[in-house]
Amino acid sequence: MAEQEQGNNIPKVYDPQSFEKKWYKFWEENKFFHTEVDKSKKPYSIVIPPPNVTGQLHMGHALDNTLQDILIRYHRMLGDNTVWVPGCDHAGIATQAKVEGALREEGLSRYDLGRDKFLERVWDWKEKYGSRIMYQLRTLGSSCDWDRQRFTMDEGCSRAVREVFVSLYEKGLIYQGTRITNWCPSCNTAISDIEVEHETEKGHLWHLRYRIEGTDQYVEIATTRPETMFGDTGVAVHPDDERYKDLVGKTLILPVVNRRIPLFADSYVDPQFGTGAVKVTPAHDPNDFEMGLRHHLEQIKVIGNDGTMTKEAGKYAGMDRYECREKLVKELEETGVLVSVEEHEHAVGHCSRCHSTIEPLVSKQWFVKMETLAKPAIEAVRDGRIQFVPERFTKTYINWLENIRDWCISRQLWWGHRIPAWYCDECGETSVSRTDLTKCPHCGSTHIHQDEDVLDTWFSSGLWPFEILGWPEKTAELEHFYPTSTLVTGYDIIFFWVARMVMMGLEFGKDVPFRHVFIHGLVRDSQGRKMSKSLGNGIDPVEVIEKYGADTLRFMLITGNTPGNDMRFYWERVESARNFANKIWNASRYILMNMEGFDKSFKPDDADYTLADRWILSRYNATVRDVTANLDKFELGESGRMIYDFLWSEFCDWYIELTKERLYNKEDARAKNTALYVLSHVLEGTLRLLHPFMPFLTEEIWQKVPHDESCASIMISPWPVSDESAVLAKAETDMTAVMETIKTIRNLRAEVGAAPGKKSEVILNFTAENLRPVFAANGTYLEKLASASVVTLLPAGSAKPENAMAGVVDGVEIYLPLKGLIDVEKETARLQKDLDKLEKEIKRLSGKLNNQGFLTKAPQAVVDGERAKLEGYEAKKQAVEGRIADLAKL
RNA sequence: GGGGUUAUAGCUCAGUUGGUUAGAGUGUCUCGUUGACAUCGAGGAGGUCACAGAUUCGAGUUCUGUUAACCCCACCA
Repeated sequence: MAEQEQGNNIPKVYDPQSFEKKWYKFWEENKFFHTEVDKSKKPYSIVIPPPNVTGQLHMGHALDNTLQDILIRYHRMLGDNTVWVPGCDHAGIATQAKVEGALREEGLSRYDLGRDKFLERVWDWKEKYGSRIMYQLRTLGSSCDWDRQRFTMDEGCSRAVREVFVSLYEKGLIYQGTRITNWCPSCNTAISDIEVEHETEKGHLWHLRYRIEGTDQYVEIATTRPETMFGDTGVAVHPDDERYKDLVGKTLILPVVNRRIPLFADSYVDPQFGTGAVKVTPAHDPNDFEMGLRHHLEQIKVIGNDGTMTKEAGKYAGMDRYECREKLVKELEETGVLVSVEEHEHAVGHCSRCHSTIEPLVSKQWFVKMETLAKPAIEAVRDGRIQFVPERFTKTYINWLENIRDWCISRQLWWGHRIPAWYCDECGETSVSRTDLTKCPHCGSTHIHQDEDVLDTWFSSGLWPFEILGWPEKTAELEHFYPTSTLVTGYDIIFFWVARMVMMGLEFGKDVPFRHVFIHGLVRDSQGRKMSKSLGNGIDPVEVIEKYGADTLRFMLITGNTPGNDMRFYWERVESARNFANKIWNASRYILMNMEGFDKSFKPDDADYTLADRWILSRYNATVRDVTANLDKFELGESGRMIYDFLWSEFCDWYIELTKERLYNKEDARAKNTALYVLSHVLEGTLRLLHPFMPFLTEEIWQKVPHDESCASIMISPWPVSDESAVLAKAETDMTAVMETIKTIRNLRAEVGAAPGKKSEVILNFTAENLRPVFAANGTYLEKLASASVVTLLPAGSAKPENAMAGVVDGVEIYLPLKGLIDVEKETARLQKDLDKLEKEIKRLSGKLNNQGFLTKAPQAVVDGERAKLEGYEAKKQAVEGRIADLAKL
C-alpha cells in the first residue's frame, strides 16, 4: 500500500477531521477492540468507571478514559489478552432528578404518574440519552470492547445486586434500623455520610434560659438551632461540672411549649463550650439521639421530611425551618427567654447533589455494617495486594476505612434497584428474598408488600468489576480477567467507589477487584477553578475534538502534569499539542514524498550507515527502552514527553535535516536508500510507540509507511522492542560534538549578524584528536547546517588563525574568519563573559576535587566525571584566553 | 481538631533512587519566504529552586521547623 500512496498527495497541514472517524470505524468493524478469553496469554483487564447513563462527556471523562485507553492499547500491543469493559451507571438520584425536571415542565410530579408509569418514563429517557456518552467516548478513540457493554440495571447486574443484598442480610451485615440519618429535604431522601459536604458557615449561638421548675432560677443553654427546641426532651451537663452539680436531677420548663424536661448529666457534654449546658433534641441531632437512648428520652420530630415544622411546633407548624427560626427567635427575645446572641462559625452539612442544607432526621433505613467488610479491605492495601499509584492515596484510603461508620443504603427514590424486602401486613414479619415474594414465608399470608425504597447507586457500582464479568455465574471471563489489572479513576471517588469495590470484591469476588489503582486529579479551568455548570467555565471536550482532533486533546491531557495532581486547561496547551501532531504529520510527509519508488526490500549493510544513522538509531532504541519503562511505572506523561522530545528535537530538528543531503543527491542511490530506510524504520517504530497516546494520527501515517504487512492495523501491531546493541555511546558522543559545533557556529554568526546567505570558512582545531576523523567524515553537516563554505581541519600543532571569531566545545576549537564583521570590543566583552563563567565553574570544580571527603566518599565514576569536566573547562578557558589575547593585538 | 497537596523562568508545569553550568511548553526580543512543516526554523533575554535550620564530601531533590495557598476528613451544641 505504501508505494501506491504518493507523498505528493498528502495535505500540507494535519487535518484530524479527515481521518479520525474513518479509522475508528475501521477498528470497530474489524473487531480489533473485541477480545475472547485466551488462557495461553497473560490477561490485562480494565473496567471502565461507569459514567452516568444520561450524562455527557466532560473533561474529567476525557482524561480518565485517555489514561485507560493508553494502558489498554499499550498492553494490547504487548500481546496481552487485553479487555476493556465499558458500561454505564443508572445514577439513581441524578437521573431521576432529570426526568422529574422534565415532568415539571409539563406541570407534573412523579406522584401524578405513579411508580410504574414514572419508571417507564425514566427507561424511555435512558433509551434516548443513554448511548450519547458511549458515542462520545468513541470520538475520543477509546478502544473499549463494545460487545461487552453493560449497564448497572441490566438483568445480570440486577441479579448480582440482589444476590449480594440477600447474602449480606443473611450474614447479618445488612440490617434495618431507626436512627438519625442525613436527610435532604429537597431530594426527599436519606443520603449516606459521604454524600454530605460540610462547609463552614457563619451562624449564631443563641443563649436561652430554661426555668428550673418551682424556682425563679434559670439554666442557660446555648444552641445554633433554636427551632429544634420544640423537640427538646432534656438538658444535659457534664457530671463533673461544679456549676450544675446541685441541679442535676431537677426539672426544667421548656419555654414556649411549657413542657417539663429533666436536667441530667452526661460525659459527652463539653463544659468548656457555650454555657456547659446543652439542650437535647434526640430526633434531630446525632449526639442528642445517642444521649436520648442512654437516658431514655422521648424523640419528638419537629421538622418534617420536607423541611417544614411539624404539628409539634404548635403555631409554627407548616412553616419552613428557617422562617420558623427567625420568628421563634423574635418571640424568645420578646418573652425574655433569649439572653444573648453570639457570632458563631460552624460546619453545616449540605447535600452533595442539590446543595440544600441537610436535616438530621430519625427515620427507618437499611444499613450495611461496615466493620467486618472494612478490615480485609484495609489489609489488602496494607499488604500490597492492591497498590495505589501515586502511593500517597493509600493513606487517604486507609484512614477513611479505619474510621468508617455504617453505610445507609436505602434511598427514598423510585429509579434504582428496589430493596428485596417484603413486609407482611398480617404477621408483621420482614422477609428478604432472592426471588420476588407473593406470600409471607412466615404466615403464608398474601397480604404482603415490597419495601418502597431503592438502593444507593454506589451499592451496585461497588459490584462492578465482578458483576460485569458475569458474577454470580462462574464465567470464563471471571476466572481469567478477575482480579482486573488496573483501575483508573479520580481521587474524588476513592471513598464512594474504590473502597466499596474493594470490600465487595473481597467478600464476593473472593479476591481484590484490581491490582493497581491509578489515581488522577481534576481538570480545572485556566484559573485553577473546578469546571462546573454553575460557573459556566467548563470546556466541552467534544468541542476540542472537533476543532483540534482527539489525538491533540489526548496528548494535551496526559502531558505537562504529574500523576495524581490537578491540571489546568489552557487552549495554548491544546495548540501546542496540535502543533506536535502537525510536526509529526509533516515529518512523515517529507519521508513519504521521498519514498516514491523506494524498494521496500532494501536493507543497508552495516557499512552503509553514517554517523547520523547510527546516532538516530541509538537514540530511537534508547527512547523505546525509556518510554516502555515509564509506561510500566504509570508515568504516562513522562513517556509522552520523551516521545515528543525524541521526535521533535532529535528526529526532526537534526536527523531529518542531516538526511537532506543524501535524499536530494540523486547520484548515490545506495546512500539515499540507506537514509530512507533509516527514516522510515525509525518513523514506523516511533509511530507504534506513540500509538497509545495518539491512535488516529499514528494509524493514518503508519498505513502509508512500510510496515509488517501481517498486521492490518497499528493497534494490533507489536510494541517496539529496544535493540540494546544499537544503543551506542560512541555514536552519541561523536554526534553530540558535531551538533555542539554547529550550534556554536550558528551562535557566533548570530553574534555578528552574519547574513544567512553569507557562507564562511570554518576552521577547526582539535584538542581531542579522536574527534578529527568524525569531522573529516562529516564536514558536509557543517556546510548544510552551519553555513560553512569550506571546513578546514588544522593539523595538530599548527598556528591558530587570527582575526577570526572563536568558539569552543569539548574537544574542538572553532574559528570563523568573518573578516570585517568582527567588532573587537564587543567580541572581547562576549569572550570575557564566557571566561568569567568558565572560571567560576573551574573554581567550583577544583574546590570539589581538592576536597578529601569528596575524593574518598563519592563513587569513583562521579569523581572521574567531575575531573573530566574540569579538564574540559580548562581547555576551553585556555582557548578563550588565547583568543582574547589575539583580539588585543588587532 | 486531624490528614494531605503545592511552593522551581512573566504564565503553566517537568525535574523518578541526592552527583551535567536546573529543563520544557507558552509568552517576550532579534533574525529567517533555501524543495516536510510560519501550526516552522535559528539565536537571545529571563530562575539566590518560598524562608530558616539539620544530615551529607555534595541538597531543587532527604529530615525538622516557619510562612502562604489549596484540598480532604471530622456528630462540640
